[in-house]
Amino acid sequence: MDTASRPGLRELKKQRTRDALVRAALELFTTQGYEQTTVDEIVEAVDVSQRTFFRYFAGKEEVAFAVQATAESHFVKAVRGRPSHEPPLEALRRAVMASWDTIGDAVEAVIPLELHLRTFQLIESTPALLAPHLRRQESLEEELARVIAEREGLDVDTDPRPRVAVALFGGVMRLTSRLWGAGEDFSVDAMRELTASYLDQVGPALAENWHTDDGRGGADAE
Amino acid sequence: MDTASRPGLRELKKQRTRDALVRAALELFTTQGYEQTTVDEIVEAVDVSQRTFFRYFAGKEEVAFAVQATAESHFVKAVRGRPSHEPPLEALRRAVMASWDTIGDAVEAVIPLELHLRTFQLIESTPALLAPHLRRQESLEEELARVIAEREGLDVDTDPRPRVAVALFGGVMRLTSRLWGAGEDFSVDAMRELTASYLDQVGPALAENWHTDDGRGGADAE
DNA sequence: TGTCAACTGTCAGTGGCTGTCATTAGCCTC
DNA sequence: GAGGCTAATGACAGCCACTGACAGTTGACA
Repeated sequence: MDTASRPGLRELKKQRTRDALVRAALELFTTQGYEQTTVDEIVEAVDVSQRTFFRYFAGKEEVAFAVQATAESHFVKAVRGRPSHEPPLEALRRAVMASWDTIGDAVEAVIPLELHLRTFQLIESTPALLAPHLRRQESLEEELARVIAEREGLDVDTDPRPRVAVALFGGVMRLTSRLWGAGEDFSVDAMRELTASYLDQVGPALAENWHTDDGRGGADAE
Repeated sequence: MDTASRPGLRELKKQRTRDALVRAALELFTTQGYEQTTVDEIVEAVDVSQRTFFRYFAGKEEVAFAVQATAESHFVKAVRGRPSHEPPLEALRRAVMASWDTIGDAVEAVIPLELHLRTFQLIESTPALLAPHLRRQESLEEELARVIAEREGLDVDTDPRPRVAVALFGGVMRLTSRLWGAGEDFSVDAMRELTASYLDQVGPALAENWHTDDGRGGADAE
């Protein structure tokens, strides 16, 4: 019986150790800062050797992105689930909004949502974390471009539009993340509103002449 | 007489040491790889102590971006020099193209253009360098947003359009850089063509329905 | 020419990270 | 349920990026 996938005590302990390391690390990072936290402190809190830590995570920074990875695949899944009649950019927009609505379900198995939001804010405000974060975003964009191309039945290496569309979208997402991290309201609602209002500004920003002043309003910055 | 700014022997030696470190580092990085090169190797080639290296550069990665910084401010200068009647995105586009045309003048005081291009390619293909590169690009975008806002007589913290326009532009720039680095033609010409053709795709990518197939052509990827 | 300040070298030490090897502990078979 | 197999861990040594402290050297300038 249950030939499918039996956890097994070994697997369970591994998962437990990994989650404990993530929780301890994020708690330490968000309270005393990323660079002020040593790997020794993290492993001491979980009571494992330093060597074990580096068997679970390739480096100190990787543990900071463990939950981010969950959130990202949550978002990609949302994009995949969009009805195919939606134009690409509308699908992307609705997917972000939807995945922010349900982010708790995807994350709270490991850490409370509140800690995840604090971690996000930490990443945005810590150069040593922001850098790898942006690199991760770039590979996420490549994945998204392939999803979009598939949706539209196009070859991502022949037709430039999927990658360009995702690049435009990604540019605005990074902007909103930055402004969210630099602001004062670290709630999911603030993120949603910022996202929506800045995506509304894509058209106006592309206009030839900004001085006609059309299409403004709705986006309040900082 | 010449009260303005007299180099002085001290300044001269400093500049000499710094340039020598940059040249040695980039040469080593591009021939044997960034992570395969130790700081000890660099300082040995220039015959200074390791401590001196870290007095000139905050870290091993900073030396890799020394020339990039020159190229970036060259580009910002080009944007500032654009006639004010050009729409924002056209100004940005013409500024990139122009600064690629004259990049040699800005760079060859320190290293041959060819080494700079090899370095650029190295950055794009080395995760440990790509990450800080993207972070640098983000702060460059903030600077550009302020320049654009000034051009248009707007407040960058009130009107979202300058930042959105720069984010869109920056998204496409990162895309073209990535494709250039992943391609096979590492020439300036290849960069120029890639840039032009992908900027042409912004309109088409924003179109509601891609299947009408309008506005395509001109951009050949990979 | 002598004094000051800037620049540099040496040394010791910390922290992130890796290879190696012995030990422990879940798993599976008889 | 005793044994062997192997994954997981711990302990230790060592590399490399980076820093603080202190001493030595060398332009700058009176």
